[in-house]
Amino acid sequence: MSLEAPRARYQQVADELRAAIKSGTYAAGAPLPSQPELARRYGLNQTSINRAIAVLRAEGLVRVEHGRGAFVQEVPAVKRVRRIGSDYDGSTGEKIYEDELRRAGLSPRAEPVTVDVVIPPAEIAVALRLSDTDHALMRRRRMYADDAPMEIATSYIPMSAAGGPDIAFPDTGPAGMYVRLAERGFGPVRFTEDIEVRAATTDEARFLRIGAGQPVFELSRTAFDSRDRPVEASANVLAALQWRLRYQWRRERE
Amino acid sequence: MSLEAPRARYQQVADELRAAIKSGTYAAGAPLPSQPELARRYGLNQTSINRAIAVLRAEGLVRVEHGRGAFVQEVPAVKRVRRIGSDYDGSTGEKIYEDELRRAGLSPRAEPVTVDVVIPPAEIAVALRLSDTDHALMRRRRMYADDAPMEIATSYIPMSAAGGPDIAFPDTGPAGMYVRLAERGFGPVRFTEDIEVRAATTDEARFLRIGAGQPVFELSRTAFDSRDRPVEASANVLAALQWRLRYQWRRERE
DNA sequence: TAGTGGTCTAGACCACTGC
DNA sequence: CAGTGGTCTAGACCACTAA
Repeated sequence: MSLEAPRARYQQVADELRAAIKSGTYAAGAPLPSQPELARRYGLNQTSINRAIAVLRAEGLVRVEHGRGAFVQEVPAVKRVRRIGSDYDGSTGEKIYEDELRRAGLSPRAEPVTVDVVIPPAEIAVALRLSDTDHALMRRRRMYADDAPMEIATSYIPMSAAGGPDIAFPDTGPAGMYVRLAERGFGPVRFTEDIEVRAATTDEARFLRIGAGQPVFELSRTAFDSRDRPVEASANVLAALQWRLRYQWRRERE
Repeated sequence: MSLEAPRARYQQVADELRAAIKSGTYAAGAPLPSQPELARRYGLNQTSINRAIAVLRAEGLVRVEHGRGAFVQEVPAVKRVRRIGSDYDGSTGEKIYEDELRRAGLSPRAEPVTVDVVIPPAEIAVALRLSDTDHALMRRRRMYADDAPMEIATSYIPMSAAGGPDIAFPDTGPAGMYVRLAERGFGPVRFTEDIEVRAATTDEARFLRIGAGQPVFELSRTAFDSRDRPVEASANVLAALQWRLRYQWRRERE
């Protein structure tokens, strides 16, 4: 192996490993050679090899398990899908999203929801137009696909719309919540969804099984009722390098 | 400065610098202390300091200019906005998007478009339902906000719908293209937009002025006409850590 | 225990910037 | 030129995993 160029050697090693992964030399889930082995092959120091691996980790191509080895990241082919403007029932895509997972041969699973009455974080309070002292009902759950951690879902409902914690039970997911809100005269009809990418917190990285600092999607949805009052704000977090979000819509006029 | 814990020292340095940036100790655009200076302060090697800075770069908090210094990344407060299901004219949000930029006090600017007839990349060919040998009209441009690079926009139109390169001139942007497609009987009425996050290529990183390997949004839009034929596929690339995407929609039935 | 990855050092040299 | 960040080494030690 010869590496001489105006390009950093650890970058060249990363390039070669990336190409090997994409060409299938190292299959999904398969281990890469150990760092000492790679150092020997390329005639480099282990420190440089470690750095090359760090590049691939940052790109989400490789997952490292301390003491075990580095493995080619298996990227789910699944797509998280929301259909907008279709003949959907209005619960913002949860059902269709789960169907999509099942079609891809995965079993969506949700932990039981945890419910609390809290003073929401600043961003949520702004979205819900609450003052510093207003409370909201917080519902949080973690979701899995085939036992692989997938998403952290958090939803806030102003107490003025929720009435009390009872509205969260029995737990039938967001769609059920929307029905109950509608019964109370706060049925959501308009939705805004913001998509941000940021580095994962250490907690998020641990749950999602990604490297610390890898990018995550933060999807912030706000639902408004027919009188344009915000009735729900939710924040969902998922590994940005492993998912694809899809939005669909039609022209209004033709 | 004392750093002793079960946490890597370079991580602790990154934590402290991150906190200092968020608290405003180092303002947006301001330089961080030099690496030798930080090494002295923390009693660490420059190599470790370099690594701490690398963490902040990966998070998009810091931008480094070789030979000049490390600077706190100024994150645009702008939001890229698409309004869906509103009374919009159907050209997928370009106009509203530009208005949003102007409202934020920025001047959107586009380089002249380049036009080519090419065999499109595989993903685009699939989206447009083209065979390996079919050609498409490719329009590419780079866009700026206040002279800051913003987005790489590429659009493909099957030759069967475009007729010839003339359809791209005069250049009036995507909205104009849609009008011309409609005149030819291929007016788009339905849209699908996929959002992916991946590491930037070196070319993209250079243009967008972000670090190599930092995450970028790749927005892939496909437009279909009233007979559900794909008539345009576009791929837009922008720095994922500096933008927020917004989608809006309404329930169809109430 | 041996093998894996993670961190750190002290020092070196290079490339780039700005004077 | 001095000052900045970027790369690399040789070696050390630590933490974790699996047998």
